[in-house]
Amino acid sequence: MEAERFMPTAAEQLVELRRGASEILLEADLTRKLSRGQPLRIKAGFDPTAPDLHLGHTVLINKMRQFQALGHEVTFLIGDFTGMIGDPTGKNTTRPRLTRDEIAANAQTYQTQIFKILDPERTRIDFNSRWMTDLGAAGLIGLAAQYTVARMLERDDFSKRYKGGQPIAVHEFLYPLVQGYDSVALRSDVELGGTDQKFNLLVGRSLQESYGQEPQVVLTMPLLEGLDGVNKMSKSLGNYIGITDPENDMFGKLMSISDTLMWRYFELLSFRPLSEVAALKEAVSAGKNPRDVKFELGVEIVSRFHGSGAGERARDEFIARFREGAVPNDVPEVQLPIEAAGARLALVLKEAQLVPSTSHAYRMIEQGAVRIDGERVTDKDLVVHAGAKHLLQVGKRGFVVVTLVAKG
RNA sequence: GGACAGGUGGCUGAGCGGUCAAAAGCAACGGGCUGUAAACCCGUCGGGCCUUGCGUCCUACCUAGGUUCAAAUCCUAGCCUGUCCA
Repeated sequence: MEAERFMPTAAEQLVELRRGASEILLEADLTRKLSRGQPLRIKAGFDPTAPDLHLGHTVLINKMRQFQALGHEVTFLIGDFTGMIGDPTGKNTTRPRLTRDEIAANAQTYQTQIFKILDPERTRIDFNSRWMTDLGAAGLIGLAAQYTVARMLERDDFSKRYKGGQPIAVHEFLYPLVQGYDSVALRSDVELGGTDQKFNLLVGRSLQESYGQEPQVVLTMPLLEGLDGVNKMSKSLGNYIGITDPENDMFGKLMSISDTLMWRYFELLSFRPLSEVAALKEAVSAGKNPRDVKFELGVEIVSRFHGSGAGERARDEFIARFREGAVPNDVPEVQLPIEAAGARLALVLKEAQLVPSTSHAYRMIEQGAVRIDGERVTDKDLVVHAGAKHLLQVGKRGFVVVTLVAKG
C-alpha cells in the first residue's frame, strides 16, 4: 500500500473521528497512536452467516470509510470461526455450521456491498479461521486462562442472565475471547464496533496486553434504530433497510420512518456536514414540511447504493405513486392458470402471492384492502374469469398484474 | 449425585379434564385520518374447504407413549432450563 498520502494532524483527525462515535476508549491512546503519523490498523468484525448488510451496519462501515479517507488501513474481518460460537444474545440459538463454499460466497456478497462505501484499494478482507484453526485446543485453553470468570460476568448480558436465572452456556464465554484474540492476531490499533460490542472490544485490549502488545483503542458507534424507531435495526425484526433493497423500496422505507428518527438517520447515515443538518432542522422548526427534508435524506441514501440519479428517480416515482395515487411502473406480471369456469378472487390473490393464504385473502377483502383494476372490492365471493388481465392490489404496496388463462 | 420448580401461539403470559385455535398485553397486518411521519379511531391476527355458518375438516400448547367418551390440562418415560443441597 502506498505510504505517501496526506495525513492530517492527530488533532484534526480526532475531530473527524469523534463525529457520531458513542465512545472512544481511551481517547488519549488514540491521540498517541495518531501522532506517530503512521497508518493505523483498523479492525471491525462481521458475522459470516448474514451477508446481507443493512443501513444499521453501514453506520460502522461509514466510520471505517472515514478512517480510510484519513489514510489508515482497514480490515474487514469476517468471523467465520466465531460464527460457529454465536455471539451471546440470551437467545442461544445454535448456528448452523457453514461450509467453506458458503463462507466464500458470503464473503463475496459482502465485498460487492461494502465497496459501495469503502475504497477497495485500502480494504483488507480477512477471516479469523485463518489463525483460529491453528490455535488448537491447547491454545484455546491458554487463551481462556487470560481472563477470569468474574470479569466475564461483568458483561451486561451475562450478568443479567446470571442474576435472572437464565442459562449461560460455557462456550459463550469463548466468543469475547476469540474476538479479542483476533485483535492480537491482527495487531490492531483500533477496533470499531457497535455499543453492544463494548465488552468484547475491551476484552481485546486486555488480551493484547497479555500477549505483550499495545492495547487497541476501542471506538463504539451507536446502534441505529430500525424503521420502528425503537428496536435496533435488524433483519430478524424485519425493521431494516437492506443496502441491496431495490431503489423504490429503499426510498419508501426511508419515508416511513418517523420525523424524530429522521434526524437520527441524518446524524448516522448522511455524509452531509453536521452544519447542514443543523440548518435543515432549523428550517423544519421554522415551518418547513419535515416530509420534504426526509426526501433529501432518501435521495442521498438511495443514490449512494444505486448510483447517482437513482435517488431522484425514486423520489419522483414515490411522489407519483403516493401523492398522486399512481400505480408503480414496475409492477410484476404473472400468468395464472385457472378453471375455465372462473376462479374466486381470494384464490387468485393467494396464487399471485399477494397474500399468504386464502383465509387471509378473505380478511383483506373484508377490510377493504383489495382493489382490482383500481376498484375497491367489496364482494368477497367475486369471481374472475380466464382470458382477462387484471391489476390486483392488496394494501398500499402489493401490486401484481395477472393474466388469467384457462387451465388445461 | 439429590430435592424442588418450570417448558403454551412472533414475544410476554393466563389456562390446569370438556364451553380452547387457547384470556390479556405487545408486536404485526389491513382500513380511516395524514406527509407510506407521530398520535388517535376501527378491524384482523394457524391453515384448507364450501352450502360464509356461533359451518366443517386438518394442524397446534417440549418429545414419545398411556388413561379417558373427551387432555394444553391427568399418568409414565425422555429431552431441555432454572433454584437449592452435595
